[in-house]
Amino acid sequence: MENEESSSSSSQKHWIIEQEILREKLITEDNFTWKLLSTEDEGSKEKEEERLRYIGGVDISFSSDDSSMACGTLVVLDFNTLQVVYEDFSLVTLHVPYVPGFLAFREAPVLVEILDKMKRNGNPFYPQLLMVDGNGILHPRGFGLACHIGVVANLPTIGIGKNLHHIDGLNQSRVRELLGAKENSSKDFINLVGSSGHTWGAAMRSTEASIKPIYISSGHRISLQTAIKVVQMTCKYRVPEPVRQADIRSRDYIRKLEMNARTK
DNA sequence: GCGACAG
DNA sequence: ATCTTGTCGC
Repeated sequence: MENEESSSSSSQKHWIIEQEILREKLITEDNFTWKLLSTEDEGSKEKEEERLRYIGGVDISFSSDDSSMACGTLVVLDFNTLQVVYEDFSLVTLHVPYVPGFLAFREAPVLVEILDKMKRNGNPFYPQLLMVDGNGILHPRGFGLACHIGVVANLPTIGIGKNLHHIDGLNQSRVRELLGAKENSSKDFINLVGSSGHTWGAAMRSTEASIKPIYISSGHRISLQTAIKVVQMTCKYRVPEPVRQADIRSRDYIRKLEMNARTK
């Protein structure tokens, strides 16, 4: 006989195996052809095509009427101006529940499909780097949503968490303690070193006004050091623009949908 | 045993 | 994730 508990634990075992298989392809060092254009390099003769120009952001929002109805969203921003140059939405019904540590099995399929569609169409704005609303290697098994999407789509990704996933002895009170001791300058960060001594990512106070930090970690094909630089360069508010715009527009899409549903 | 636990 | 308005302050 199979009760709820045994079936759920067996699917979790299956998920763990899939994460381990995909993790063999994970790259946590810089692995891309473009370069970041820092402020001092503005006058450089770096060739346009060698620079990071298009940076994507993905997020999912849910309907309050029907909690299984979700809107997957992809936005692409011009890295220099931080203006949105592309957006796409996909309305889907999700049957996979949210289980801490297995977010990718709920959210990755929709997001990867939107990316695939853009690539198939040969869209010139296809992102060179993607920011994901969720963690990268800051994860119980070192393979969060950002890693999952990065490996499956073979794209450099950065994980952005708005809350800390408690792993390896890491907790928010310790983070606050470290950030507090580290001066109150905005966009300053601390490395998240767990009890094991491993560095999982970084916590950053992205805005002077925000006491609540964001959590940055490598997704795929990018180092933590570079990921932090990119996040610092794209933070107008607490959450970096690519993820923030995906979040705002995704919510907007759902809101308008529910607005129409009321009319009918 | 109890609590914690990305979105 | 989502339910939810105004409000105090830089």
